[in-house]
Amino acid sequence: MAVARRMVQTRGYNGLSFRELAKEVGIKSASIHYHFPTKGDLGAALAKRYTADGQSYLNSLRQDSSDLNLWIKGYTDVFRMALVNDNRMCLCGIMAAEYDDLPPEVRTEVDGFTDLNVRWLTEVLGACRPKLNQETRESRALAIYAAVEGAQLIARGRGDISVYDKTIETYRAAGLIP
Amino acid sequence: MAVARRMVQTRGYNGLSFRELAKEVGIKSASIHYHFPTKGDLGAALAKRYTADGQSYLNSLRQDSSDLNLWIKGYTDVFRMALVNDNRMCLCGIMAAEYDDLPPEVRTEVDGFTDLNVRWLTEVLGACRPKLNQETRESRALAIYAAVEGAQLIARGRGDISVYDKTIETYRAAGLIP
DNA sequence: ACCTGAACACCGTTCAAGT
DNA sequence: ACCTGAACACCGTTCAAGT
Repeated sequence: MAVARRMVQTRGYNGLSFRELAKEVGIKSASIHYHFPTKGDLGAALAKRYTADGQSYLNSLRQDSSDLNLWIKGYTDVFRMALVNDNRMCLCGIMAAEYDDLPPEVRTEVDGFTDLNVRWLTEVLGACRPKLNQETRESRALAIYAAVEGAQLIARGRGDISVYDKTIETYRAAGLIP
Repeated sequence: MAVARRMVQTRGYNGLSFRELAKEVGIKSASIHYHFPTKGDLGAALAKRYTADGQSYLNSLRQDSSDLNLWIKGYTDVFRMALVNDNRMCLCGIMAAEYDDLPPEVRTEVDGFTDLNVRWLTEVLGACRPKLNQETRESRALAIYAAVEGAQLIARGRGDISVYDKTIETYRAAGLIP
């Protein structure tokens, strides 16, 4: 699954090949179908684990510190890290682009990742911007998530990490990100 | 090319199939290779024309009106339209997600589209925000482009146009978009 | 319980052959 | 100038067969 996740993060869901994956892990492609009957099953499992990993990372961020700025920095940094490590993308960001090709079970898990991000950001905004009402916070959370995914997408195309850094900084200067 | 562009906008570059495209336009897949020797040639031609169309649209926006707000609305609306028409994405946005799979000639054209957007937005910001220096304008332009692409990406996954509208409105309220 | 080889209908690509 | 059929090595998937 680690190998498959890396493949999807670089080449997308459509770019993931059972045969190539099999070669990499040293078995035959037919054997993978024993563990994941269809490509959709594998994709859904990848997105589910990815969301769970993200969940525990974001939770630990809030436990390890009470500095709100550090939470936000930890958030934008995890997207930054994917770019630094082999110019990869967020698994669910790249899958969102392929949404029309995704089997329903994969779509569900990709949506779950968006929900996680919006939920976490909404809670953090509750601490940063206590004056905003719940609905405004949720809209803001979704906007931040969308903007960060967009920054990652464009910076990856540019192959230039400084594009990501500059864009995030511009979001902050404009007041979108706390 | 119109059919191919629509296919890429919904399913991505990897989702574009010569055989399927051939069936749709009523010839054999081998015949397409006569006009576009490789898939990369077709992809590059699509992105090039897409950028040219975008160029003339954005130029006409500025000619038809002197209202700066209308320029920005015209800008965000063209991305909105893709979602409304069959939940499609910006051709170069979806291709950016597949960047690692793209042949070099396609990458070049995708980069050209980004350049067009940044150039146009930078000029518009020059009119809207004359106090900003050139470098700040360019960073802001890139950030706006990234944020709008991200909004489109996420809204498409949600299959809900109101998510796009709300996100754009949040960008505006936060001060990212003029 | 886990793996495999062989088959199926797909894919981009090539090329000799047709008009 | 434009199209085609047949071939090649790829793809996800299935399934009977192996341990």
